[in-house]
Amino acid sequence: MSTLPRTVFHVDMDAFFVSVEELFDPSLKGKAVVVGGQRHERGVVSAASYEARQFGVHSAMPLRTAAKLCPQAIFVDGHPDRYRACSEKAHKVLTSFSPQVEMVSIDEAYLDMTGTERLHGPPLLAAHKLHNRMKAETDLNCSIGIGASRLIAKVCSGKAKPNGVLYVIAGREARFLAPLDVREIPGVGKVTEQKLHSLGIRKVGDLAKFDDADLEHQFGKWGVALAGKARGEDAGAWFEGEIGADEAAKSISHEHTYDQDTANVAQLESTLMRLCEMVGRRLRENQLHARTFQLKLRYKDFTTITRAHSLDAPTQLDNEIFQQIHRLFHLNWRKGSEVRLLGVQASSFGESFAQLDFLEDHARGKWEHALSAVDRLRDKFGETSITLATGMKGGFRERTHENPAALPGKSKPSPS
DNA sequence: TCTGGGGTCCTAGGACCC
DNA sequence: TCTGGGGTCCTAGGACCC
Repeated sequence: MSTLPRTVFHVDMDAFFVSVEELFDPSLKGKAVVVGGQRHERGVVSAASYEARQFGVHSAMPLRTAAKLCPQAIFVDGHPDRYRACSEKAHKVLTSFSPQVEMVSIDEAYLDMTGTERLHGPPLLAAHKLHNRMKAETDLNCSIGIGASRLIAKVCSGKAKPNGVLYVIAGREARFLAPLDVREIPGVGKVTEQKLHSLGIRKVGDLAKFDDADLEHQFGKWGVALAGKARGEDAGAWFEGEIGADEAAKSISHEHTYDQDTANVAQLESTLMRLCEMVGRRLRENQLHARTFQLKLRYKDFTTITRAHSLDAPTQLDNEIFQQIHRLFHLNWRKGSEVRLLGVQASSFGESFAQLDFLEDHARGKWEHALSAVDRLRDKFGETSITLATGMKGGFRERTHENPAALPGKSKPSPS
């Protein structure tokens, strides 16, 4: 199947979190601003204004480092609700330009603009229209990259920043990419960069000249994708597929880093309970049931372990999640060791067996219903308005091998 | 520099099955 | 009989992204 060149836009909001904060507090405009927390806090920079970046501040940098580099910066806490609201506004603008829009994060999206020429004109004109409309509707700046692949569009939007448009015409991909550092290829991080450097590959042009089979030998599957990327192709799981085919989530997680490391069991357990409740609530909101639950444990020295357990039957109930997480924690925590971070993740989503498992799941369904009601009340009156007694939360018989009758869908095909 | 939080994908070994 | 050859699931860890 020969593929006509597509026209892909990558739209990236400029210094998104900072720009949104400026909408709420215009006095921040033109100043060095760091979003993500206060200067003395444990944490990293979520976004920095262009003024702050001039001092070497960038996202993912520890806040304390940012404060040293740029003492005059204004430090602002993040406001996820504000960013979500602005992101939705931006999304509306994008969908008015193309039916094929894929938000890849809160502040960037791919648009398939193939075949929209009659409506919007040639790519550069369409991009400028989009850019103006975005400014008018959201009061935010964006940059737009245009190419025949996601990869090219993405690299272009980066080069176009801030507040610009860049178009690489089909057929010019390799020439455009050749002089760039390999690190500029999306998916190439510190580790891959170092490994490429050790092979004498520094620029994308060097990569393009390298033998494909050698790359596969060095990097496995990833090497094959890299070879394609050097030519400007969308290769590898991250980039393949139609734009706008939004995939269902594969995991839901929450984690917490303490201001001060702690070995206090009561404190640790209460954090775990809270994290389990947050995960359970998200499962219920999305009408998902998960089979696998994972504990994440980071010690003072930053060594991190994960321990997972898969249930026979999926659940969305706080107490069943907590039961597993609590067990995993006490099986794996080096007693007395100070903990820096705890995390809880749910995955392996599937159907609950509610309809099949009549007796027990009649009760289960009631609990799920009740917890959803609690979720709604908490929305209305605040997180602390309702507390379930621990005894009530433990109101389930555990379904395990002791009770195989309660495990439907377990009949296995007989060995051949 | 003293390292957040929420995700996706990949690898690799062992269990288990046919 | 020095011992195969898949396939899938589970778990742990790690690279990478915004």
